[in-house]
Amino acid sequence: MITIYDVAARAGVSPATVSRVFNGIKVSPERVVAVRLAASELGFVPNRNARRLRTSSSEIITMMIPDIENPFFTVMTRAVEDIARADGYSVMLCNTDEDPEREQEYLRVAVSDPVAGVILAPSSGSTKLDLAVERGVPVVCVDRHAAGPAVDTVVADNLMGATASARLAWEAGYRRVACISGPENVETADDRYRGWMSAYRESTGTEPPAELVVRTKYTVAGGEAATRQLLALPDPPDAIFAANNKLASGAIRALAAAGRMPPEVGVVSFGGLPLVLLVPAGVMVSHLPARQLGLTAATMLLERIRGLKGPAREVVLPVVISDEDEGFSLIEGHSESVRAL
Amino acid sequence: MITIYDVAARAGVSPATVSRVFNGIKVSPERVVAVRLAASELGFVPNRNARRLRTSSSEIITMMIPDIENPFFTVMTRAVEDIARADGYSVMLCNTDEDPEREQEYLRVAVSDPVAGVILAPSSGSTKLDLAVERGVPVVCVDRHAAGPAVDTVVADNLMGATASARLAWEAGYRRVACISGPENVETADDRYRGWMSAYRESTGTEPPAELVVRTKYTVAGGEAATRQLLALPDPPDAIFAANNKLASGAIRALAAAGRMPPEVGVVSFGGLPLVLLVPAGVMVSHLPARQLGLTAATMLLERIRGLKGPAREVVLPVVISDEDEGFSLIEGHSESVRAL
DNA sequence: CTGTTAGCGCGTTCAA
DNA sequence: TTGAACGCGCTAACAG
Repeated sequence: MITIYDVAARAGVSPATVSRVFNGIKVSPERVVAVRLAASELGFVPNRNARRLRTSSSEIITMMIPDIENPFFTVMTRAVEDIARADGYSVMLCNTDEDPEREQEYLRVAVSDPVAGVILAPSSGSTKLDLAVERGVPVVCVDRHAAGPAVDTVVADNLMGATASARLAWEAGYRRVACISGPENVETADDRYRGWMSAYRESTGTEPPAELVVRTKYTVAGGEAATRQLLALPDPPDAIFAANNKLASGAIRALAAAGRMPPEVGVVSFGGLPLVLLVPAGVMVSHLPARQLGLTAATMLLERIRGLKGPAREVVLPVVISDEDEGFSLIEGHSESVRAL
Repeated sequence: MITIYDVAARAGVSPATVSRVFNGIKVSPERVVAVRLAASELGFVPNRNARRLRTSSSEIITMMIPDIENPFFTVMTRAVEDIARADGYSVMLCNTDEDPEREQEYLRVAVSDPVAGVILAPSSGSTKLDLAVERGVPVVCVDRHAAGPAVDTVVADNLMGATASARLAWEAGYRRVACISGPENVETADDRYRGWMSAYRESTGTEPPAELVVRTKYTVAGGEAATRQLLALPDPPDAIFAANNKLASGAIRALAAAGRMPPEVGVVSFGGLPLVLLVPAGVMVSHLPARQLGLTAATMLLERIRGLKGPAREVVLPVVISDEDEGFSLIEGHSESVRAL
């Protein structure tokens, strides 16, 4: 491995001067040239580990998400990357797989690295951040809140959004609208479930019956199983409110398998489906501000990394309910929105 | 920051003993207890940078992909992560955005880190790997080949797969099948284009006309624009072979906008669409072995990291053409396939 | 089995 | 402006 000492020897200067050249510190022009020449002849590449150890700093932001295969989170990640890159940071992505243990382990790694900051979409409401907060590593939560010490958090307005989305089913003429939501103690799942309840009460004037609710993992398979269970009811629903895109996808697959495709049984998907080809009649889709969540979280994190002090901040982004499919414009060609922030 | 010296002092042992405890090296039981106690009382977390500097090793694998928002690559990434994690490695994901410059920059960072290894889906056929190869950082290419020094590579059989996929259109009764593929000099785009040509010749007995081919970026917008262009032809196609999932999605959107939805105009999507709700009649989808690509690449990389020498290896995975939608079983519950490797 | 010691490669004092 | 010297936190070599 080639070090600044090798370069220094070849350039006829001291190691300190080489270091200065590579850190943009004032050095006489002729020495700069000599150092650069020697470095490129030798193929010198600065060792980041040594640099990090010495300065105890890092240019890496750790992003932890519960499901790398869900477009919602990858769009969010892409947004974080766009903001971070503009400031010279790299983004290290970790997939917690909705597993609190795995999450803690990654957090431990991040803290012991130590990285410049962490953006975390907590796997559950009981995620502990003490490790990071104690060590002074800036953390921003996105999509969901964490337990423990208060940190900057940016979430979507799931309660309002879900209420408005679920309402679409009744407005479309469906009468008995069931709810499939994510696991208990997962904030988004709880909020969206409560949103459905509000819409139910408001639309029917009655209390939502427990049999119309299934809580399951945020997976396609979970959505399928839940739908089969609902269809087997003595008095089955004529529409399903699915709390995320994967559940909705599973619901529709199960309906197709049962020969009860939309619009016979309606489906509301709370969350967009990026590569979806055509949205069949009887399927209603509302779009989550995935990119905005990422942009905001990254911006807040960079502020903290730069030293911003003060109490934890909270941002709640609205969920736009519209027939417009804004999924693609959000995914591609988003340079303006980066600049806008 | 708390160091092994602090822990050593508190536990009444030497720093080396603390180090040994945290590295699983034989230490007397009572001292292990004392060290662990002191460490947890002090909230000690080992500093990985110091460790890496000392050992000049790292537990990080850099994964570089051209499009983080394409499920094809995230499924692949997930597979890499599963394999890497089982061996104690973390995966750092970098999004090159199909941009060679960005790719080179990330490569430079990876090499100067230095990471344990790199898995790269090259942005183009001219991607140079010299930087990494010279420094002895193991590299495996996946999905596409790179230029320059030969490295382990694992790809799908795009030529055969595309030929068989495009053939589906003629078999379904379509007569004039156009081709939308990715940029020139992107290997997958070239191979799939050639696959379509084979199928064309074979099915029609004539040479494919240039007007039926559009090469564009691998984006939804690219697919839309290309489709509009094809529809405007004096003698427009009655079906479209799209070389990847995003192009197919764009094609169908454009067809819908033009009021020529499938099955009026057929579409072949070379590559699966994970969260797709329902595949409309007239749309044919073939599934790429995304997960297998990732599993294989990760396995090969770990072998190299462990010191395997020998010439560069090449693996070509078959593309299965079937009506079965295996997308979801591949995405969820894949623990067996990890073990199988 | 354990402690002492010497660097890993770099950035940053302090003098000159 | 430049160079010499020190140490970031840790592990590996050696001696005991």
